Amino acid sequence: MSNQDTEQNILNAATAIFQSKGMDGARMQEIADKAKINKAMLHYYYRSKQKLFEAVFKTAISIMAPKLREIIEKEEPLFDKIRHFTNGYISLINKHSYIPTFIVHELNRNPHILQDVFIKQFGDSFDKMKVQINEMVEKGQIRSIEPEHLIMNVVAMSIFPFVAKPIFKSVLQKDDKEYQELLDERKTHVADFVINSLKIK
Amino acid sequence: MSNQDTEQNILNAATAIFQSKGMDGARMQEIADKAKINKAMLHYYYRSKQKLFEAVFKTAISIMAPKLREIIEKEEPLFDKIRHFTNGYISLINKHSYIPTFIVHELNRNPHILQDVFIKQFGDSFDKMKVQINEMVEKGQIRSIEPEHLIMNVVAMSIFPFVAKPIFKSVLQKDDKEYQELLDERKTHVADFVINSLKIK
DNA sequence: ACTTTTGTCAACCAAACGGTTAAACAAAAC
DNA sequence: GTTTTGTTTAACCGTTTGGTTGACAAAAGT
Repeated sequence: MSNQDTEQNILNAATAIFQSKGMDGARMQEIADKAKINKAMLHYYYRSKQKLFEAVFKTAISIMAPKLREIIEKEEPLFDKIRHFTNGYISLINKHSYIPTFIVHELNRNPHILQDVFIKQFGDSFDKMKVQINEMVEKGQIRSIEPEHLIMNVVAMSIFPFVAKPIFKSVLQKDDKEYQELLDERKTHVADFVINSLKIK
Repeated sequence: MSNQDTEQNILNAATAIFQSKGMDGARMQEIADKAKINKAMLHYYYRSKQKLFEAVFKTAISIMAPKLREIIEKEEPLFDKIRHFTNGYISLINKHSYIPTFIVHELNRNPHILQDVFIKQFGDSFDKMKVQINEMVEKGQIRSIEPEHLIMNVVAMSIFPFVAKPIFKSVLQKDDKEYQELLDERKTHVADFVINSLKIK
């Protein structure tokens, strides 16, 4: 196996372990076992547990952040934006279902890591979206709403059902298959729900 | 200090440490230091780290679960239910802001602990709420919606802004005071947003 | 009064942990 | 074909971890 393969192999194993157990719960030996290599190799390619963790965390952010930027930046009618976001984001998370909980936990454990891991100027593009929404409000095309709340609403309804899956499964008494169907329905349901709330009619 | 005081003192210290660092990140020595007692005392009152953790976790669930039952069980017009829930739940979480992230993380780490920690028959009362919603739909009082999605929407919009606070603070570029104001606004905003979406008008 | 139980502590322990070392091995480079 | 460079391993190391022990004192029970 080439060195690059090994490096990727380690990163894959580390991703699986870190994302399911968190930084504190993960063991270097377990990652090594999963990657089927010697524990010393982890330190040969990534100097420390912290460095290996950071590589995993940055990858996770780089998977999730772009689509969030998309909803904010893309020049497109607001309702289209919302439909594209809920559909795209829920599909994306379905492929990486451990990431949201992972990011949320590690970020609350240590909020500083966000500063180091870019996400810097969301602000500029967020201003553009504010303008778009406020214009629609002024023209009487949608109900009055603060852009901050609208973003929170859309993102919350898209992501939280993944983060709180064990709770919702228990409360709503669904098995895995049924819950997955619910998640799929949400790709369109959330957009419909939001747009119905915004429409004046 | 009496034995009961000591026991509560330990539980308070353990709650603070466990909820901010998680089971894996918490250290028994740190909990002992916070409670200003000897580490052996932790094992005298709670036999193991696991047992101490379970006491903290059960307390956390018992703080959060009743209000969730409330929205489902209480005999009350649907819109009133929703307003009471968002206002009450967001206020509650504000007093225990670490709990949602704590529960979410520990539940994903080990989904089995829910079985042990009651939340058994949510199902019966959930059926009643289904009937209530479906009746309103049939009478043409609200737009058609699956009860499961409605619950998810309300709960997600109420809780997720606490869980994802570091992300939203960064993306929306708010300081702590500004973000707290947003959270307060949501006590009424979320209910308005949901009700607007349900209304047919 | 004295015996037993309960609460508290410093010191200790074995296991597990992240990380290191030195040597073996393999692949290029000369 | 020898040297050099990069890769892999088993064994090891110091520290930290959850948990235990035994001594001891303050209550509680008799």
